[in-house]
Amino acid sequence: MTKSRVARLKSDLQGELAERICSLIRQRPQELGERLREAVLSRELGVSRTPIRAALAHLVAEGIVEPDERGGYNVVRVPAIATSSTDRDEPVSSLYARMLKDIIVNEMPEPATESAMMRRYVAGRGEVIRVVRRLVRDGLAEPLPGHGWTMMRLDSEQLARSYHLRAILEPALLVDRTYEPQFAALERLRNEHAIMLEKLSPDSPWQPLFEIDAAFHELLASGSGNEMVVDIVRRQNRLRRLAEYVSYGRLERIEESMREHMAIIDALLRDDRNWAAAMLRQHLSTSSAETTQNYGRDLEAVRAGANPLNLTE
Amino acid sequence: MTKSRVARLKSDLQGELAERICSLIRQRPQELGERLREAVLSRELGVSRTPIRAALAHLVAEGIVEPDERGGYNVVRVPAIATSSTDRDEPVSSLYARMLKDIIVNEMPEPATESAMMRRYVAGRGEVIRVVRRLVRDGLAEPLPGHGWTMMRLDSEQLARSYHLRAILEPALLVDRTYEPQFAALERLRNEHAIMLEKLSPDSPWQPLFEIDAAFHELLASGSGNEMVVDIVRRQNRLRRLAEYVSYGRLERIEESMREHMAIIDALLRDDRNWAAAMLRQHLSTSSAETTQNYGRDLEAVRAGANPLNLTE
DNA sequence: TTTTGGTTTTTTATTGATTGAACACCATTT
DNA sequence: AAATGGTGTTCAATCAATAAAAAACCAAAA
Repeated sequence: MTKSRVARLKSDLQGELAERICSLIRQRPQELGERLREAVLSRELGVSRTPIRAALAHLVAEGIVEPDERGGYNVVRVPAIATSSTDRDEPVSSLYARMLKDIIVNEMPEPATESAMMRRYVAGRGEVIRVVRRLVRDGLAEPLPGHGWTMMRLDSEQLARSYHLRAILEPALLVDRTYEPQFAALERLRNEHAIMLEKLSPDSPWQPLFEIDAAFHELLASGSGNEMVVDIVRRQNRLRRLAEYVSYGRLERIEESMREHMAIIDALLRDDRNWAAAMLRQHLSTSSAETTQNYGRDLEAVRAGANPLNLTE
Repeated sequence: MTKSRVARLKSDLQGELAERICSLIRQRPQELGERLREAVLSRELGVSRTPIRAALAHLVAEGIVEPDERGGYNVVRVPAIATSSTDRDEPVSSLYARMLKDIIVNEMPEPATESAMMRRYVAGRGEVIRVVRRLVRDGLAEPLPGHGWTMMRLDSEQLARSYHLRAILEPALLVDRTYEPQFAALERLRNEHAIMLEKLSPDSPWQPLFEIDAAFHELLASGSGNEMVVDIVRRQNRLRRLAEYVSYGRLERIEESMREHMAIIDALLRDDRNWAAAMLRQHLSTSSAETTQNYGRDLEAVRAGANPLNLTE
């Protein structure tokens, strides 16, 4: 990570925006000629121009865009997907990563008081609070009555529960009367699957694979037209991602899983929702078994100190 | 609410504990003879003895318990259910109530910045932050990127979505392979329904009715053995409660609804889960129609300034 | 006219000191 | 022995002052 030396970002927001701009560029690389304009970005991303400007300055320093003399910014090169995560929920902070590790390997003191964490991680109170708040948002921590916090167990049983919930909810969505598949988006996603499958190799990074999996399930959920439902699926996806820090999937299973996604999409595209639901149920069940098992095994190994976590920090 | 004059509580925690102790007393009034002991309560409620002591002192001042000379506290009278809510999520703070009102009637400035709220409600920054944090926890507010917060819309459409989610999820739980009805608890709850029905009258307070409804759905969910699922149902219940501030149900529908609950419990008790699920689906659908319609109508009226909210403050 | 650059204003984050509450231990009582 | 009562310690919420960042505004240039 040399990036942080290239340009000093003043806040999380600016970093986030830089990532999201990269992600926008990546999403429509064909429009390389089109200039990026501050005002448009600011409107699109829902913030004022000031932080956008900082983010763009950062991207200029990184050599991804450069200012056009007629105004606006030209894209110089498409940023690599591996360098920067699309998702702002990535553990950007090293403290978050360290605490996450301790939660995963179950070495967090219980109850976890602020000051205990300040001592353990040699961090300021502010930083600790900020990270803990994010853990709460991610459903990984809860305030205890009185003092301190309690952290969620992150064992294979919890993971199984998450899959169980999804196995109940998601197929039920598809067969609901009011479900409306997002045909256009489904077709696009199917293509991405095909492309991804094509270039799948033993050393593919897992982030893009995870992203496409998450996108698939979120897209299915969004067909319910119910924002609350989408929220739940998104939450479960976040949890699922944490498992990746401990345990990658087997290549064959990943491949199989993506084919299952495609089959489900195909069924939806021809409006065979019952069949899609059945396959989805099967898909989740298989994934659950595989993931849970891998996770349990690798978690044991990690806890025994055998191998490090896949935390990119 | 003369209560707050009886004894000064020093913190939210103490008030919470007082409520929970009342709730414990209510749950086993038969053991009136049994003394309450600080150490036991402290263990049971997961806090140290200090706040328990304050809570008990408060209850003494209220005349609900009194210290026994042999040590411990005797229950003098069983606290009324209407006076104190079992649930610590009650809008204890008047600011919470006022903000809730503005959210409901859609008069919250958008985006809601801290300082704007400080001005609007003539409150200190600390208080505003505290309340907003709770709104976030309740799923009613979200931080915006940059400055400010956005509040959830609380119209009948949102309510319908919530019911929709429940109508999909809850019946699906019951027919899941791994579902295990909580027979003992179901039976108890069935009794409470019977009692409640007995003394149901046009001027029954809505809180106990709401509590029993929430307890029913939570109990059903808990049969899944999945804490995440229970969490979701609890969340939806919280949302549902807010609707009560705008709109009470019709007495006939409440009665009907409770009979439906009992029928569903009966089906579960004889392990006829498919039938229970079918009835549950029907129950939720009927309730959704009724509640949504009432809510929409009354919300209009409230927004037009016609009648006040049912906020007990 | 549209777009960026600079500047001011508003809003929020941070910090350090202080207070108040919860915890844990020990004393005291029955 | 099993309670509660009291005391010192630890912990975190609060407040006010300051710093920093985002928003809003205005000006200048293409």
